[in-house]
Amino acid sequence: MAKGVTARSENYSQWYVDIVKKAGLAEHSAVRGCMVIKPYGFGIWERMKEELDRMFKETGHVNAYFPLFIPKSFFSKEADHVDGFAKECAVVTHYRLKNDENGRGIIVDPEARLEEELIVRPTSETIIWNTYRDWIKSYRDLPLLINQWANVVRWEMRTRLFLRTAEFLWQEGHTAHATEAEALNEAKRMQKIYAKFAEEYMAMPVIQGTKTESEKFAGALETFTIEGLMQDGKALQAGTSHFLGQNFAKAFDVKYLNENNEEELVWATSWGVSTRLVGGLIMTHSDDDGLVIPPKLAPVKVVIVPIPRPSEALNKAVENIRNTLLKGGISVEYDDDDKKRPGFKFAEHELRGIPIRIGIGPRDLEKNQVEVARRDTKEKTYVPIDNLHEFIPQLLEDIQANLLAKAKAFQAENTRYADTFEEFKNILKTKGGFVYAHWDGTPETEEEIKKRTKATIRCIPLDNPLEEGKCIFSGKPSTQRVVFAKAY
RNA sequence: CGGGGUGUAGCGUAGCCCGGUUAUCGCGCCGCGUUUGGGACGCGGAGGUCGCAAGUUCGAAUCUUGCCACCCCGACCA
Repeated sequence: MAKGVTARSENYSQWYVDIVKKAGLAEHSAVRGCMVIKPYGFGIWERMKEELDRMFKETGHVNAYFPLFIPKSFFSKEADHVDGFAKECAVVTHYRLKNDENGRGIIVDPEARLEEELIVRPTSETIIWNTYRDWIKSYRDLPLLINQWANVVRWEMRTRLFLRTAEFLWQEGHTAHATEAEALNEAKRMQKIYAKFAEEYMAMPVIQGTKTESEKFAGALETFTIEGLMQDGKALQAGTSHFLGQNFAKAFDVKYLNENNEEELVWATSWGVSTRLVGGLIMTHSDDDGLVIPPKLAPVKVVIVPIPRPSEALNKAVENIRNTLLKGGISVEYDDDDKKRPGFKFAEHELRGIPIRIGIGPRDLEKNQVEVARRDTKEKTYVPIDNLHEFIPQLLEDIQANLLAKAKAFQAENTRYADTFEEFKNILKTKGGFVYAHWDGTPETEEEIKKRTKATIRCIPLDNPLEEGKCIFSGKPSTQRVVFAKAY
């Protein structure tokens, strides 16, 4: 176990905090609930952004930017939306400071009160739809496929690094469509993209599904979600895509003229993933030795450690290896710090989760080989230097595949079926994980189950097989199983 | 936002109940030397508004009050 990292078996929450801090991903800031994302943590987020941004653009979306501040009156225009966010909004009331006449330093100038308060965006539907009203006049203006990368603020009571902070970074897509079917397809399409990203890049298998009435986004008709399963058996909502119907078009009077010169309301979607994904990444793969990052998202894929320390001969050999790998598009770091011993460096780079470590010393040089160690399994092999250009890319792929396979196996092992409430409670109490169970479809039952077990319905899975059954709680007839879990 | 806990150097801590010289120790950091294939060692050195603010006192890290932050458990939520 790495120094200073609590074992997962001992205290999972503390382990998580230890990993985030010791691996240099982020730290708490002087501001309540807000974190500082450090360069290495931001590097992971940047990798996620690069891939997601590419996927968005490949599907026809463009980036834009809307204001941080939203007039209070915009918020009240969509009833469900305001209800959903009212309790966690930061509000700007003044625009000026001044020196206190009693010499107590800087104070808010009471005379500089804003006529209308501004809300720091918790999400941007309102400001965006207020803008779309001016942009959309004709069916020729549709569809409008816009994404923005931004920060948002939700005044959370209880925060956790990456998983829930008062301010976080995300992307929010906001699209406008002529027809209901097209908007619905868009929302589903983005859910698929999120799922693909989670599996292919994060190596995090997810369940795709729809949210129940009580869990869906404030202002949406339908919320599509991807749900991952963390190592402690709790679910993580990793991304959501909303079919907003015409709610925001109605609230902001966004209409277009169709081909028959008839006025119609626009159909909308919105979808987002956030820096929470970094938390999900950590909790899916990492171990008691530190972070484990899937190669496709690792800011540094290979680290080279000179053994026992840098020398002219080693530096020269490393330079060649490095160039070879860089040519193949593989990011490489050479740890030529001569103050630290190799053992220390090994532990350090394992803590940082760098997928591959190459060790090279005089004995290797004689044989024209290096020692290659993979982070996921800790296996070490000796590889001829001349083979590295093929071996390393292949190994990176193997690691990526292995991490996904392991995570899939974990999810499968921790996915269970319950047919009685006793069984259900027992699984949640002793094992956690996803539990498929029959539910009568009412919010009341959902709420009661939540109260008694702390488990929520994560989603109604996509393409869910229909199956006659009885609700585990009420005993009423049910046509399908839904996925329950305790969640982050 | 409720209940419990914690806050002393970059990190981890002793001291706090029972107030009293110059605040303890380890890691890390700086210098020199010896080392170096899985978290090296010796010697020397630097580093502190004891979370912040008031109060009690001749005297506060220690007692009182308020505030802030973090952790755990609830309620709320991505």
